[in-house]
Amino acid sequence: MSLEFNNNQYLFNILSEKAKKEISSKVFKKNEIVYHQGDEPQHVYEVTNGHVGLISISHDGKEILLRVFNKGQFFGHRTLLSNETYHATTIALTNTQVKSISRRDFEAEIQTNNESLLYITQVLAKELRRSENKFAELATTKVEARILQTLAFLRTRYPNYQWTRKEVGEYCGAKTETVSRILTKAHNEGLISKDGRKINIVDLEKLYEFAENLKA
Amino acid sequence: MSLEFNNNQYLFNILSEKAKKEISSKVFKKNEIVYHQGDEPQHVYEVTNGHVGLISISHDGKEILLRVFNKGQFFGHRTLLSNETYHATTIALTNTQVKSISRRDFEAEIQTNNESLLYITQVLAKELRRSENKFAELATTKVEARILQTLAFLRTRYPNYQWTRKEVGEYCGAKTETVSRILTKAHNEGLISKDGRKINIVDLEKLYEFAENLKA
DNA sequence: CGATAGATTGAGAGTTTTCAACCGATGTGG
DNA sequence: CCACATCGGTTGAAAACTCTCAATCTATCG
Repeated sequence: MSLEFNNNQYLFNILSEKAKKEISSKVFKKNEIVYHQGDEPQHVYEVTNGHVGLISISHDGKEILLRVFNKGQFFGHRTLLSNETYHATTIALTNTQVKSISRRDFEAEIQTNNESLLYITQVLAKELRRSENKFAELATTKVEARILQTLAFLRTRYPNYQWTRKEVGEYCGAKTETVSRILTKAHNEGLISKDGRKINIVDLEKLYEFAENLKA
Repeated sequence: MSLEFNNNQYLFNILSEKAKKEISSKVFKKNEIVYHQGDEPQHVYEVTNGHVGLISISHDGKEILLRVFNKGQFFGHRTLLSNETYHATTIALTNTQVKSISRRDFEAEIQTNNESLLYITQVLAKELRRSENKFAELATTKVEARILQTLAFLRTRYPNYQWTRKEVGEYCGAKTETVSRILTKAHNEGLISKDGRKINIVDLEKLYEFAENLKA
């Protein structure tokens, strides 16, 4: 396997035949929790359909949306690899179907199948980049730019999900009311249109550019 | 190799004999740059002695300290694994000696030596956790708690480095002046002592606890 | 149709930064 | 080894940003 890898391949498709036999399937209703922050990791999951959010919940109940997984993306891997308990909670954002393999089968897989492990590692490396970029943005950029950028990103990456103001805020470190205000402004600028709660991006390129200019 | 791994082992010690033959060594003076944000990755490095900072520099020059590497820690791996250009710049924080292997040798290594790859992956998984925790802290916690927590963390993890106010701030998303104010306050509370520019932690446990209580 | 969750808006408060001035430590060249 | 330049640190006052709180409105769903 070359280091050039297909971003869109599915982990569960490249597992060894042995591991594939152990895949099971499960369904979660919207708002159901897949696993809790602090739990011992038992499985690795891949989304068959729907959306799952990885959410960090602080001592006083503030929620931060760290990552989102949609069709074909896997989760739960980080914790198993680092031998820790889950550092955040995963919740089904929509009705969701997932496949999973057990901790034991996953560990056997990564110890015997270099190709699977390499793919997982490459995904981890990208997740780390994204996380560190998010951190740098949060530390250096004003809310308006963050919110518009996040809106554009989430819409590009998860086109079939209707994001709420709360979720957009939790993804980029902003309060719901602030997101609402910025959206109203963006609407007045003709960057987005609003159809009830639904947000439509008029021109994605323009939105990215607009957000970029706010930083200058 | 079990998933139970020794956090303190050195990557370059577990490389295959073939890769070990290709290790070369280099020295960087304080403030010298190892590689630049945007560059194509050419090597993976391991610190023999000294400290290296991974710094994200924004369009308008704001610097964020993403990670720090000291003796035995390796860097440059993330970018090679994700097939991207460097997302941040590495700078020697002190006079530093590093070992390195080339991109080609690294790629050969991870494709043939599952043990090395597994170790790298475990480190990546921990780096991701730390990064996401930092993000959640930045989004939900006030500066004072962040600064004191960061101070305690940096001092624990890199005991031989004398952190400046600027660096502490860049690590947790705060301005130098703010760090200075908080340090003065912490000094008055008897949490730290100051010897010129040097910061000494009087009681680490107490400092952690104090920072924790600020969140409640 | 009523209940509930999500969205909006305004006013005021709080936090952190910005800007500016000044101080103290450190290190280097004459 | 001193003089001085430089870098890092400190402090105050004001400004800027974002949040908080509260009231109100609008969708959506059973």
